[in-house]
Amino acid sequence: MQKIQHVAATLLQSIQRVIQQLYNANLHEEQLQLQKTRKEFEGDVTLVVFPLLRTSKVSPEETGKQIGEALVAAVDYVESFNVVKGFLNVSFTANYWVEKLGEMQATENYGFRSKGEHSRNVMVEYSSPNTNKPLHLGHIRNNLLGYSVAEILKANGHTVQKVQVINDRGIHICKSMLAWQKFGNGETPQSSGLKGDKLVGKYYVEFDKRYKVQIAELIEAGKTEKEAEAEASIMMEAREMLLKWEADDVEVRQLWATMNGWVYEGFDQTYNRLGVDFDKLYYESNTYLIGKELVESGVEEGILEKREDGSIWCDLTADGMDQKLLLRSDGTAVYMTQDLGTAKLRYTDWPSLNQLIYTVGNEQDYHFKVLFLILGKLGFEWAQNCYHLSYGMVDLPSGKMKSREGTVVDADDLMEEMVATAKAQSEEKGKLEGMVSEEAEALFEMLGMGALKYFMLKVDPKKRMLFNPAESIDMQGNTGPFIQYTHARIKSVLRKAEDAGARLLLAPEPIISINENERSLIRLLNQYPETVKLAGDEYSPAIIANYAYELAKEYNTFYHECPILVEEDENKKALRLVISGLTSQVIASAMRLLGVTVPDRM
RNA sequence: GGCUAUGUAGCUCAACUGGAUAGAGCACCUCACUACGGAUGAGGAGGUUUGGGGUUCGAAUCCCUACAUGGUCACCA
Repeated sequence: MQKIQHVAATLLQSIQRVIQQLYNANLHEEQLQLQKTRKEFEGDVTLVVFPLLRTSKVSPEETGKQIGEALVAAVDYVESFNVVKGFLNVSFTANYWVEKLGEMQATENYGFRSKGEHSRNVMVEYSSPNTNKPLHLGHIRNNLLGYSVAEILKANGHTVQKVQVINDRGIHICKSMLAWQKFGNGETPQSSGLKGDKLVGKYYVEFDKRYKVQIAELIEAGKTEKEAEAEASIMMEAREMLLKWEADDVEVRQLWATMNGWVYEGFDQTYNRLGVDFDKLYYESNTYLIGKELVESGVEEGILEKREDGSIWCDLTADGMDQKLLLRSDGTAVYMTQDLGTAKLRYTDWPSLNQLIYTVGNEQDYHFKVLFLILGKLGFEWAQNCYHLSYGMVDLPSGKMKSREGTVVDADDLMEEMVATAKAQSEEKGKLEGMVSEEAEALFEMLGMGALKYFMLKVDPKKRMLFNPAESIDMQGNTGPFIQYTHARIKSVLRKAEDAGARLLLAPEPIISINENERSLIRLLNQYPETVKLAGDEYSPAIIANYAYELAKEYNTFYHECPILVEEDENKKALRLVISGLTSQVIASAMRLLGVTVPDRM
């Protein structure tokens, strides 16, 4: 069960004292297991007494009773207790919780940690696409995850830079370039009306089509498959182009710059709509040379090994891994080379950097293990502060996304579809009267994107997930729009309260009793800071998402059970309004960490 | 095959790292608006936590083993 951190940290000390008095034993905090009380039992926190039996030398029931009685006597905010099996459930006074509520309300940026001893300088890399095709569903998970983790780290008091490294060079780009050159007839985004990344992607596909035809022909002519793949003329031309690129051939470089420019324009649109941003961009065309130098000097220092054919390798067999190629025999760089260079450049750019986080799919687990290992071997102490934020692939109901089977879900199309669905549903509910169309459009965007983002982020990053379009579009139950709806609903109540001139502050006199709904809601709100911390420690937006959902759900129960505006007792009314206000604030704050904005009405 | 991750209700996911009767949503079946927003709430049904061993007061969680499903082992990125 869940451990308690903030709730009654002082309670722990009280328990220690009580045990000292009762059993004459000194126990460490770690030996005391405090956890949340489960819903079906009465109480605010629970002490597991099993581990204490050795000390108490009496039955679990008796131990719980003795400690419980002592706590009620010794601690003024402990109101009562009950013991079920080996669990001591402790309840706090209403006044304790109301005071907590007041504190939360008065706290600026409630839930966030301010900068301090624990603060680090962190660079979070995410997205990092190739420039030969448009972004797809997989990139969406990557982008949302990286963005959200960066925001969560900021909320934990760290200084964060979001970056990406753009894979703008290599054979894949040359394929698009070559196909465009040969078959494009000068087509541009302007002339075709196609988004830049889509246009370039089209020629990448075109290359692949021609290539396949040539391979088939060569095999027909008696070549083996391997020979055919290597000897196809279009592929040889592409390789030639790559060599020219590395040799700074003016014409090739110009075409390269033009086509990449188209792609960046397209990407920017996608990023914009997705709501993600970057503080700094790295380009592999700028870092691969640093990587090469690094590798060369590694050879000189005897860390790396140069073979007869001129290729350079790192021997990792002592670490239980293979030999790893770092530079081809023709002297060109591979992926690893570039990554070495990029990492070094980042630490040069930001010398006080404490941590480098790579948001990359788990298909590259091995790659990063090797990368960090080699960086360490090359003498960079910061290698141990590199972290691969690995996440699972996104599957479709039909299985894996496969470009050759045309099952790739395009990022732009998907967003468009989500927003269109949000629009259709909103219109069906017919609650938008009086909303100007501009406002309505912004709302559909908010809801559609909210549904998508929440759907992708609520799942534990390291698990692979299934993306079912039909389900993601659903806006009931555990979904983004459900939480957005709850927020809008609260805002509606608050507006009415304000219009009526109601008091939005707690009464100065102590409140003697609160009901179960109020109590559990306050308790939940009180857990927001530790939730933010946990999500930061675990690099997991899912923890925030699940919390936001639980909070919204709990509020809806409260809303259903407890009248607010029509409550006659003014103090009770004020209490409920404060709870409502804080809930809407925390919902908005938590969702913001996921990159989701919430509406005031919907 | 080696390494690695995952396996929880029909489906999609939780379970805060060893604690109480394993929880939600979707789908299915009931019920609740002259009330502050029904994109809601209350309830029902649905589980041998992949199988088998072990560790201990206590296991979905840790260990061993078998099985299943991904990923990865390129002079690709």
